[in-house]
Amino acid sequence: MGFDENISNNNQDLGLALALGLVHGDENCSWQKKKEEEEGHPCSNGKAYPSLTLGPQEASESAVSSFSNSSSASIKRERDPELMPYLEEENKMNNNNNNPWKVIDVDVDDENHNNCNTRKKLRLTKQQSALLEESFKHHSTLNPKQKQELARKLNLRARQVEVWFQNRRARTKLKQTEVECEVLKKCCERLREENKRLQKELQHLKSMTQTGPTLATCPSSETNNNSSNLHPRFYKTTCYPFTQSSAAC
DNA sequence: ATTCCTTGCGGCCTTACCTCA
DNA sequence: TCTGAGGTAAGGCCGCAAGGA
Repeated sequence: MGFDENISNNNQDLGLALALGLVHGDENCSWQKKKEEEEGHPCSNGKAYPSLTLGPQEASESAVSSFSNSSSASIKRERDPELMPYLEEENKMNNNNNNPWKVIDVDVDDENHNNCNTRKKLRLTKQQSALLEESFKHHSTLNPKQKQELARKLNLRARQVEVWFQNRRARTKLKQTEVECEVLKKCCERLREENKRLQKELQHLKSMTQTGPTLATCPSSETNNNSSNLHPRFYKTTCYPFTQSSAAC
């Protein structure tokens, strides 16, 4: 199945979801424009709908990932028992009768589409994710033109592309932080070991100082008559092999 | 030249939905 | 069938920079 075909099929399922008013497919929904978010949108009535139960296939592949900002309007009639109470309530609120059939002209460009206040989880298709990922490899941020172009290719809204890149950057940073954390942990462990070793060495040196020069006689001093004039500590510091160890750090 | 306001964008944190074990 | 954990799209807030008045 080709990319376009896939998107096309996705949009069919999407149509159903949109028809039920469960999907953000509206370019003009309240979350879309900041101004509308602040001032409120005519479609917002503060009521949430229950989740639409989708099969794994629909949910993961089609669900809602590919709603288009340029798709044509379609009309669907659906009746879901789970939705009945909500639909009835909404009909009442809209001064409609209790007709259980929810009929919505599904047009993602329809500004008056009135079921956009539900936050529906979107799933990008594998193809969409792959293309986004590929694009991210080339540049982790997008200029407006690139964003628009990518959105057009993917049949997504520019905002969705933007959000994907934001989240992707966040994931990258998180991963990077985890890697750095691991490196620091290892570094910390090494330093701890080194510290232990140096403590031991220090203790050894101290004990040698206490026992006096006889135990630490430098071999060369035995054959060198002048060496007897040297302080015992000198022997230790010059002959003791550990003294160079810490320099390796 | 400076200040203030608006707008747009990215970062960050959080929320909510969805999938899966 | 239920549930908790994990993944992730999206919401919300903040800071910053650019541009205009």
